[in-house]
Amino acid sequence: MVLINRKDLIDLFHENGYKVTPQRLAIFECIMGRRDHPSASEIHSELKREYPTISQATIYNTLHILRDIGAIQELGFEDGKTRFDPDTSIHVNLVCTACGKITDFTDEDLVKAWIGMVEKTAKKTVGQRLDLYYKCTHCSRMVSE
Amino acid sequence: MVLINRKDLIDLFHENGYKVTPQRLAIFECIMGRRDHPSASEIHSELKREYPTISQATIYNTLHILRDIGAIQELGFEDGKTRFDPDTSIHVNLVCTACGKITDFTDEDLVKAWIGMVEKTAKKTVGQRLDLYYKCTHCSRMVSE
DNA sequence: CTCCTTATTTGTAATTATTCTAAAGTAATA
DNA sequence: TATTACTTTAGAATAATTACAAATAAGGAG
Ligand SMILES: [Mn+2]
Ligand SMILES: [Mn+2]
Ligand SMILES: [Zn+2]
Ligand SMILES: [Zn+2]
Repeated sequence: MVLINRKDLIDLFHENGYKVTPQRLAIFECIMGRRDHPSASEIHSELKREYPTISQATIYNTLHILRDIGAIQELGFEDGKTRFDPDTSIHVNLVCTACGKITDFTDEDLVKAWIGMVEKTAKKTVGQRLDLYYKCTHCSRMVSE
Repeated sequence: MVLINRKDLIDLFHENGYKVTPQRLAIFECIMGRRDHPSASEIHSELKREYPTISQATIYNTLHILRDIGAIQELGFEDGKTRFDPDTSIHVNLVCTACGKITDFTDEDLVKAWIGMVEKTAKKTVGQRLDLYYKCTHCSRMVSE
């Protein structure tokens, strides 16, 4: 699921008993606006331009709320950072193992197979994560030079 | 790919120019022996029984070597810990979001669809991660009680 | 088998992403 | 507009991981 407009997000905050603040809207729109699954510190850096006093605590609080209400997905990585994805539907994250760049990819046949697999496990799923690790063209060039 | 016997691992160390030490073998066999994708600190706790002076630095050094030579896969999680999987093949990790328990699941149709999807991306993959998040029966009981 | 060289292990300190705390600020309601 | 509870903020605390240098031991040569 991907929230498209601000009103849906505001409704989602209200439905869950959260107040709407400029920081909360800006944090979500930052994640939505970039297509690269940013980390908390990347979000903080970007938003300090518009909100010079915004604190890390607000970034983390908001990210956890957004995750809890289902607006984003949190992805832990081996470097100890977690990154945030505004698309919570079944899709593949193409992750460059050299530079960390992430792009999304969707494949209908894979989605069908995934849903079939979930049925076989007979488990009530609450989410999923499908990563494909590779070296992006930029990083592939690096090594050969 | 799953390494089954100690000899294969020793060969893999030698092929990659690493010395074979009791600690290195024990760490790998600890991960292989349990089926739950342990964290570094869980491995450390377990091995301190057999090697009372084994240090965290050795655990981390060895885990990174095992990952680099392809004997295990490292899985970062949102709680900041990373966990280690001795199965590097295409398979699904069933992850309980309440207690963190992980079990493996394999589905041939899904594997085929995954391979088909990789071909469509036209990328040379270096690995993958497929997680299904759910609540295990034990943790489901907790909330209803 | 013994010696030597060098990689490995160890204990500890340093780093860093994340979480906690409490004071100050503000959204929502009437 | 006044009230109140929720939110934001700055900074301190926490915890997983990494860095470091001294002690140890694997593996090869003799
Ligand atoms: Mn994504
Ligand atoms: Mn697994
Ligand atoms: Zn790259
Ligand atoms: Zn559980």
